[in-house]
Amino acid sequence: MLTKKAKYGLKAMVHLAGVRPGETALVADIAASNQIPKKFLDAILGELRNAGFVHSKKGKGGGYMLARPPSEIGVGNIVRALDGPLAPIQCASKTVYRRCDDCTDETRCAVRLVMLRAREAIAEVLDKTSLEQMRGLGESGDGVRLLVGGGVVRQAMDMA
Amino acid sequence: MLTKKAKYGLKAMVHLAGVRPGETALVADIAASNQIPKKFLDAILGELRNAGFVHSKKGKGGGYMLARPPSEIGVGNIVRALDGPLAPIQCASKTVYRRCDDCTDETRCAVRLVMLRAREAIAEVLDKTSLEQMRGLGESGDGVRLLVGGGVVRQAMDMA
DNA sequence: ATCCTACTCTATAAATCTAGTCAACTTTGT
DNA sequence: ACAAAGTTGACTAGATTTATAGAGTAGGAT
Repeated sequence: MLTKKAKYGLKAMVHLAGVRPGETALVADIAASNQIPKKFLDAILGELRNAGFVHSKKGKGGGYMLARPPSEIGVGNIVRALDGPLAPIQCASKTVYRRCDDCTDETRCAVRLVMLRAREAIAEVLDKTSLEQMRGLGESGDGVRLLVGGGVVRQAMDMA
Repeated sequence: MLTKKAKYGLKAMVHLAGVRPGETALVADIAASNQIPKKFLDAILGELRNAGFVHSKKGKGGGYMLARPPSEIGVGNIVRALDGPLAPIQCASKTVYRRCDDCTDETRCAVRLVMLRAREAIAEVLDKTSLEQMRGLGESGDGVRLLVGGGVVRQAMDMA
């Protein structure tokens, strides 16, 4: 499960991808239009700044802006910066692999092997989607058809 | 990120899938051979029992056993029972959908739309793998080649 | 100088993870 | 029938992470 931190962070990044290049957005505005607790968003944007995803400017006319064009920012990397590895389990991570203390024989741990598959599937989606593409998803109207894996899935009606 | 509860639960289920049908396994044994804190495992197996995945028997010769053959138990459902929905975010869940309080227009929320894809990808892996298949993964020796999505991925070496 | 804005520090409430203690039940030996 | 031992089950408690709020500091624009 994604934490709220990552969720809010992604929303903020989408918001920033929507401002004209060279202009900034205020934390207060981002927070208000996305229903995010402002102080929490402060901290989140701070982390994203430290991770090099955004730049900040203080004082009047200040605010946040993306550090690179949204087409060059991968959704997966934003999530990694805020929530850590994509893998459901540390020992299945490729970027931040860490042996898990239980598990004597890693190469035969069934849980890890399944979670490696899951990690691969998640990364396939998140790492191949840029911030720009993600923002694009939200711009088409209702009844969107969303391509998922091999098949086509209809949105917004069949989810209860 | 999967919680330890789900991770331990899966390990326990794999263990149970390994005992001869009709026989039981002791919590203490499962805990010892999988390096799981016994008391925690007690609680986890309790939940799995309430969810109908396992049966328990008290007293001498007691213990736990699977409620159904491992080929009929989906890995995804075990995870759901312990950690809740597979979707990284509640509003992207199909089984336990719940509107998220932030987000005025769900059908256009870019974060949700991306996470729907991720959910689909995760479910594709976890719901199409039975407990029996998962157990099978851990039984081949080293240097296993694991089919993932479209491509082939080599294990155990390239993960630092 | 003063306003505006990002930034820092501290604190609180909830959830997760783990351990300890004791109660309830089931089989077995006498 | 009764006691004893083996086992799950329930209840409490502490440590750690997550999510949020408040008050105040620092830096830049006019």
